[in-house]
Amino acid sequence: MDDIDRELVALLQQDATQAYAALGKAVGLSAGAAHERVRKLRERGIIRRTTVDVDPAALGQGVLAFVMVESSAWMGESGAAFATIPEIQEAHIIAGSASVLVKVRTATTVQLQDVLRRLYAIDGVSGTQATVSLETFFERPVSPLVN
Amino acid sequence: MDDIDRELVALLQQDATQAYAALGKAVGLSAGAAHERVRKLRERGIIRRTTVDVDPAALGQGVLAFVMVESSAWMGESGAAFATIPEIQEAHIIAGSASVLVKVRTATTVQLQDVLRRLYAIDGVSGTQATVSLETFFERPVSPLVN
DNA sequence: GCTGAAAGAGACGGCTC
DNA sequence: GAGCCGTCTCTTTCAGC
Repeated sequence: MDDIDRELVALLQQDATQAYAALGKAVGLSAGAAHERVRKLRERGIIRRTTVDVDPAALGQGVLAFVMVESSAWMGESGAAFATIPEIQEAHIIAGSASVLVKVRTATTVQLQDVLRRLYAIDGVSGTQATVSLETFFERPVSPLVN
Repeated sequence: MDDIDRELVALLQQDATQAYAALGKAVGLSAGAAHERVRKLRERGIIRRTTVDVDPAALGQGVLAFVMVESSAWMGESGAAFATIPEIQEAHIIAGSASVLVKVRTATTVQLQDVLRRLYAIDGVSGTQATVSLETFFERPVSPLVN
């Protein structure tokens, strides 16, 4: 994992459809060498997968909310329970008063309410506190070049 | 945007490297027809870009935190200011006591502290409240199939 | 939306440093 | 171990239908 690898990752984050020849040129390598490095990055799990970035609004999911989930018990093994709710995009155990923070996308606030209802159905959940996003400034990939 | 389009988006989210022939087969279309639909999805901006999903820990960014940023003024035009901090992965205007919620990734908590310092340097920022994630259950793409 | 042919990209081997 | 350069295969792309 050297600087060239980091550059390759950054380039692929911007556009994963570009040819290895172009990638190689950008980092000063041949197409084959660039290909080899990217293959190893995938193999090592640094690049988890190649995916597409989708506009949530276009899928009719214009409402974004962050929900603090309070619990009366240790939630460390409850990941699967949260995963069964498809509207939940992320779930994290957090340090602080609430115990789990989830990121939720729905079409309407009525559907958001329904997600909250399903959250309460999870064992140990004792409360929720939803914060609705009014506008998203940006959402971007992790920057590999901060170091 | 019909059911086939939604299926195509879901398939591409799982693996954007697969061939159009395979995509077409999965949804009952020829390779050419599948390609045409995906092209239009990109053209319409429903698919924003093709990117790679990177393991943040592998990039040495093992610390994840959500920071509520309180402000003494309207922050509606401050998106660019937040964008200049590369450790900030997302920034949203929220309804609630704080006015902006940001998602931050750093290598260490010391660097997280430095991000907070840079947040305070933004015009109008009057306070921050950071919540550190202890464990991430999951982070996944928006589900196109919830409707 | 399908089919067929041309152009291009990716995968794999051997080879060198 | 990393990079380079062949070749072969598969995919993409664009035409006409």
